[in-house]
Amino acid sequence: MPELPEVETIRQIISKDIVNKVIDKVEILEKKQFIGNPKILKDKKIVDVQRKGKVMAIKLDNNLFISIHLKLTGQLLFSKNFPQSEFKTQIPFTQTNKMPSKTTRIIIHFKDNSALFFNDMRKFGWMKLTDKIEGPKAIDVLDKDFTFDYFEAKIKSSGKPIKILLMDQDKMAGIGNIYANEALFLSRIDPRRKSKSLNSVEIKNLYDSIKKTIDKGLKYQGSSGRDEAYILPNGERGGYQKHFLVYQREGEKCPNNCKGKIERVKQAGRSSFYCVTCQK
DNA sequence: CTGCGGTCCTGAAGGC
DNA sequence: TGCCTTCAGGACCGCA
Repeated sequence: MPELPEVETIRQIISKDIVNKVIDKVEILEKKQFIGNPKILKDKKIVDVQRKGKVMAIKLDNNLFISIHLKLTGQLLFSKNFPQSEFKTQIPFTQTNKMPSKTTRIIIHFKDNSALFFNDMRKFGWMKLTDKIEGPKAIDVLDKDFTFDYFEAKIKSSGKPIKILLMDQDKMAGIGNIYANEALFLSRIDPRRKSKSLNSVEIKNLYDSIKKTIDKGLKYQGSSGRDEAYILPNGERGGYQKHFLVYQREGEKCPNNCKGKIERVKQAGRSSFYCVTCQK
């Protein structure tokens, strides 16, 4: 679920929460979601929290990284005071959006009794402990190296539908289904168009629209959709869902007042929302 | 190279 | 009330 603005929002918040904290113990409740040996984390200090695309990485003082991918339903939640003994006494939990809950898969306990919870209903997400960030190799959309020239070259060399290309993490990192739909609407481009078929004006429009859309997502601290999968590390919701222009608005009239209707089509198994009239 | 469908999982929502 | 289908913000793998 979380895309760049959601992951970046979480990164900024937990960075303030956990940098300089020392790990006491890592409690793994769903074994397959933690790759690596958690025992070597004892007494390690957190020095930074970084991000590449949708992958977050907690950097430790021995130059190892805990890379984290939240996939569709992952959450990171921070509790200032959560002694290790409390977890078992609080099961079973009924709430899914409080910490911890029945979807808690991994808990990182710190020396000062605070804790970081990794919740994930669908169990698609993971944590990996390695010596580097286990993220995408392509340039991140917020990176200064994500230039117009770079973007244009990627677009012009692909025959894929433009929506699929925007979400391709090997081409550019960070964009998922929501922001791809919204950016294409802003630039009035049909999501099914072949990337190669876009002219330079359209590509420039799309480039600017991506920046606008991502910035807006960050401004509202990401989008907490109907299933509430994404929440902030303190349990609160993001606000961007109130500002969706086309995403999840099938059947509604176009926000451009063009008299068109928003329709939904499937592309590579995912829903694309677009205005039939003004997206060409 | 492309596109497609199945897969990892769980739960909510909607149709009948 | 209950049963069945569809859907979900990601990404990988195998196949044609």
